[in-house]
Amino acid sequence: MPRYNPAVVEPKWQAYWAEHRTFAAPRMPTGEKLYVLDMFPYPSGDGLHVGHPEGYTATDIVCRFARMRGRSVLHPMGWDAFGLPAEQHAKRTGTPPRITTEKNIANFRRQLQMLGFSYDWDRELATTDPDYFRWTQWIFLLLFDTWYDAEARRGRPLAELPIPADIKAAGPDAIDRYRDDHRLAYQIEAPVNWCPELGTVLANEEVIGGVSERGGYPVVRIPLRQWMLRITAYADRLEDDLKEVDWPEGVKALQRNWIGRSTGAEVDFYVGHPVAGIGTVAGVTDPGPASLRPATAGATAPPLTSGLSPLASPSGATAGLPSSASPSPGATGSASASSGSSLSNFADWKAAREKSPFPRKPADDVLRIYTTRPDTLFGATYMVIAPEHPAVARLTSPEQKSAVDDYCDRAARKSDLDRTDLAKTKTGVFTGAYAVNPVNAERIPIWIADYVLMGYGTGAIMAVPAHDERDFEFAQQFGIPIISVVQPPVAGGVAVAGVIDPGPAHPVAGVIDPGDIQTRPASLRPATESSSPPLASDLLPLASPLSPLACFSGLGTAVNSGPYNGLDTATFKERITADLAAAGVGRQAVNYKLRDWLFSRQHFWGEPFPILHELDSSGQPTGRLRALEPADLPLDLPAMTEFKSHGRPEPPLEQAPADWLCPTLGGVRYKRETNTMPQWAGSCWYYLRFIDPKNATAAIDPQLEAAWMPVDLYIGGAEHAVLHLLYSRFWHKVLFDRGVVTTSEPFRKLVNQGMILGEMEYTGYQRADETWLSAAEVREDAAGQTVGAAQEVVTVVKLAPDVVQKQGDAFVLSANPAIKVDSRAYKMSKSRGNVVNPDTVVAEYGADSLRLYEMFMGPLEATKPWSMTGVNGVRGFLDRVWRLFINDRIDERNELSPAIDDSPPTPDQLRVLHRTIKEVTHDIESLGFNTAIAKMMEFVNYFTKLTTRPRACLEPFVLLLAPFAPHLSEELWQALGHKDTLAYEPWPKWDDAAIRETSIEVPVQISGKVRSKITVPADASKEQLEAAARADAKVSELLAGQTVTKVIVVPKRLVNFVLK
RNA sequence: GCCGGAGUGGCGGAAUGGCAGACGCGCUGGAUUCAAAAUCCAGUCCUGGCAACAGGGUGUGGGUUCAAGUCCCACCUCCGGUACCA
Repeated sequence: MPRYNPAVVEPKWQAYWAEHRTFAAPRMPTGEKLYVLDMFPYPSGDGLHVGHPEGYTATDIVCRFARMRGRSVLHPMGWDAFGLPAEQHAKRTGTPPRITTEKNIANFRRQLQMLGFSYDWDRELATTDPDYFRWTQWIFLLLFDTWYDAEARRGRPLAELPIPADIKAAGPDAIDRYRDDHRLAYQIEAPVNWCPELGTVLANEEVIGGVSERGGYPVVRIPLRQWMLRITAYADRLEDDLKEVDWPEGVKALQRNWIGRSTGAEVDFYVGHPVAGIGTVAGVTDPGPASLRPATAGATAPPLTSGLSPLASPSGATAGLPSSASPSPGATGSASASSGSSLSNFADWKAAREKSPFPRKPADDVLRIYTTRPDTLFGATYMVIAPEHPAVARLTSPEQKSAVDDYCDRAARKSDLDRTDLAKTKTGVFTGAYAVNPVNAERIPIWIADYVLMGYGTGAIMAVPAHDERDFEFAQQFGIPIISVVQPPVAGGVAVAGVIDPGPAHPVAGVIDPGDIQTRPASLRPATESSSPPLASDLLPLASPLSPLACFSGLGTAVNSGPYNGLDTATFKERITADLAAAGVGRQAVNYKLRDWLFSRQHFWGEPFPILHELDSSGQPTGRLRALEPADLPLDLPAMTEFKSHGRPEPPLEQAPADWLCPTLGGVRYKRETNTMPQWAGSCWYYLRFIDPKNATAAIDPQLEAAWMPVDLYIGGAEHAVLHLLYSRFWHKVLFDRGVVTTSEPFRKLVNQGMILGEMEYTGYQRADETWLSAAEVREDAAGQTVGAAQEVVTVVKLAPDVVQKQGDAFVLSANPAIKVDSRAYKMSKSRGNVVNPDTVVAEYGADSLRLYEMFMGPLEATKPWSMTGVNGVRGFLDRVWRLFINDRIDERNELSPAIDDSPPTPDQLRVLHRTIKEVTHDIESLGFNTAIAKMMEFVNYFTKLTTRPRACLEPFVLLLAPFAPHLSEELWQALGHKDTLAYEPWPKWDDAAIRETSIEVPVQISGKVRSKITVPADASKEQLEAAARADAKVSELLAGQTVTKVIVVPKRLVNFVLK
């Protein structure tokens, strides 16, 4: 008998589709278009993972469904084929990366075709095709030729960049430099994450916790010439336009967070004028050693800064800021007799600033900081600059030079690993310099610490330990005073215990809302690397750094803030920002966590940059760049035979043959750029090329672009929530600004498929003597060993499901219920040995079963464990479908089951059919594939029981099933006597009239509990329903003698009698 | 710490505020078979009861409502991401 045999049916239809180019999309859409895209895979040597077909099946169902509904569907597939693994394979075996890549692509293509996805294979592309990366390089040139006009909020051609007069006057070289400074693609010499093991530099996001994301190798920071893309210019648009797209809120939140926009103020702190030659600051560095104690390392006495005075008399100034004419009387830095000059300088400076606007770039006499809490300016007790800050040398006093040099050296050498994992305690060093707080003329010490990052804001901060956790920790560590300037809100109308009187006294934040506060015994004050600010032992600290303190970083009411006292945080911020601006010492500022995109890699297997470096007669680079002409693209990789890493950060292409590496153009010798582009480059725009993959004269035809864009549905893994999606949005916006594309966003709707875990596992734990211990006692020790309560090493034992049972909310050994075991599913991994290979599944169950199971497991976006018996279950369903149609008593050919006839369907049968059509249709539209399949199962269960099955019901069912199990459906469609593929058959329509039931069963509740059920006409009115309910024997019995206070009747739903 | 997501039978999971557990897996019983596989039929949340039926039940504790898995408040647990961004 012919049983359902996918091994025969599936290849047959795959061949048919390929031969007939069934799924080739039209060049231009006819009618309504639908562009459905999968995140294309990196074709690894391991082949497809069962995680891949999850999203691919979902999009395939949507596409097949849409075709049957008459839409023009674009559904392409390609390969993100540049990448490190092929290059590492080349290093090991000498096989050129292109060979490895092609082999892997062939395998991936075979696997995808084996699953019957309806891709338009005519549009297949790989990022490694010269015909493709020609245009990747072209887009790079476009970025290179674009500057961002912040006022117009868009990228414009470099030719339109206005050149300031002074630059113009300085000559052509200055103009070139000015232009280079404004390109979206630019070069910098920057510390990068060099990974010796991988032989490459990694982007920040490729370094996780100080080791490489791939492989987990250590990473160190070294300076290197790099290409950067100015994505930060687009930060606000990338954030704003998230409003336009239909994406999961979680992904949008991740992107917003990554962009990390914050609003605050930049404020200049006066530091005085540099003294020629020495690099210290005359104005504010404590001058004479006479007033200093030697800054001995490990000093245990609380190091005090000078001049922190109570703010009892916050100057008579009526404006918020002390006027330059009358500096705050308490602010004269009384600790050091010689500091008067700094204040008079400060006064001059302030006076000058009041007359001129806030300078665009800070001069050397100030330290510019960025803060989101300008309302805490009065609480600033020190400053911190990053070790890489350009002002470090300038601010360091001779006494501190060796300590500072030492600290900065170490910071520079520190890998990210050192900065994260090991940096449990704050470190820092005093520069010897002081800055003057513009709001109260206080002199505060300037420190260097690596908790301030050069890459954010201005690389310098004012530290407000009372209201910032990090500053608080640092201040605790180094004994720096802590001044409270924000009173936490009172809880429930009553001041919380511990708040100090905000009167003239001070300061120390006492307390308060446990949520926002962190207390810390002052006793933990390790003597850390530092040299302390000079001591002024005759001064009493206002806030003893030794007393237990608290840090409050929330919003509240201003105290100790002169004229601003009593303001709430928000109002204060607004007002002081305006006041600072008026005084010429500050301005409102916006900052982003987002950094410019490090765009070069030291790989061979990536897109070469279409850039030439001009060489002088001695072969040295002149610093002038020359971009290749678009007509000269693609620039292909050179033929190379040697891929071995030379272990230096320079790229492998440095070893390229000379004729590639050093071309001569127009008599000038050049050296090619030897960095290559990162893997993200190719995936940044592939969705555009799919629309016009063979175009030899443009990246994409504008007409086609306008017709097909945007991508209507984009499905892929959540791991791309930030990088890939942010990078492609960035490129897309540049292409939009430059008129290449017509939409501001590339992907209208985005869905992340969930992760597929391995099979559920039960795990028990045994001691060396084979006695069991409970899972609750087991943990991992510092070395990653699994140990028991007594530190003994235990063995992990995989248990069969039949030796465990559920007890309460945990699983225990059936043989010994006192022993709890772990039960969970783990991420698939080679090391755990729980990887499921699609080839195996297809061989055993067929592609349709695999597809169906992937969809039936649960909601698309959920994380779910694999289950082979589950696959077997859906295979059982497909077997039943087969037998519903095919007479399995005949061997030779597919003959319809004798139960199928042309009899007119009964109303019941029609109801089942139409309900199924309606529900399956709705479920596909909402991507609820698991429930769609359940509805089809119900259909099959119903019709299997019938001995006569009207063809009029079964034929539409085949069409419903087709998007899910296309091979089987085509086979059945053919057996039903159709000649052509069903791929373009009209999707069945349902008739609500056929679904409508004449009578329905409605529950009757008494005080909310179901007590009976009544059968009533489907369209029964409220009154009829209530009457029918009262008439019910059981209900009337229960209602007898009771007082009904309320009757709720919901037509078609229920009747509820509420008793007293 | 922070940001997401999720907690419902033995398992995967269903439920526009309106009969909790659709559908599937597994399990139990039956039919078929010499036997098995396959297939078909029936049952399967828990407790009590022969049964009809009664009571309980969606992570925990409160609340709103005639009615809560679903809405609100507080918390617990797990999974994923992220981390000195001033």
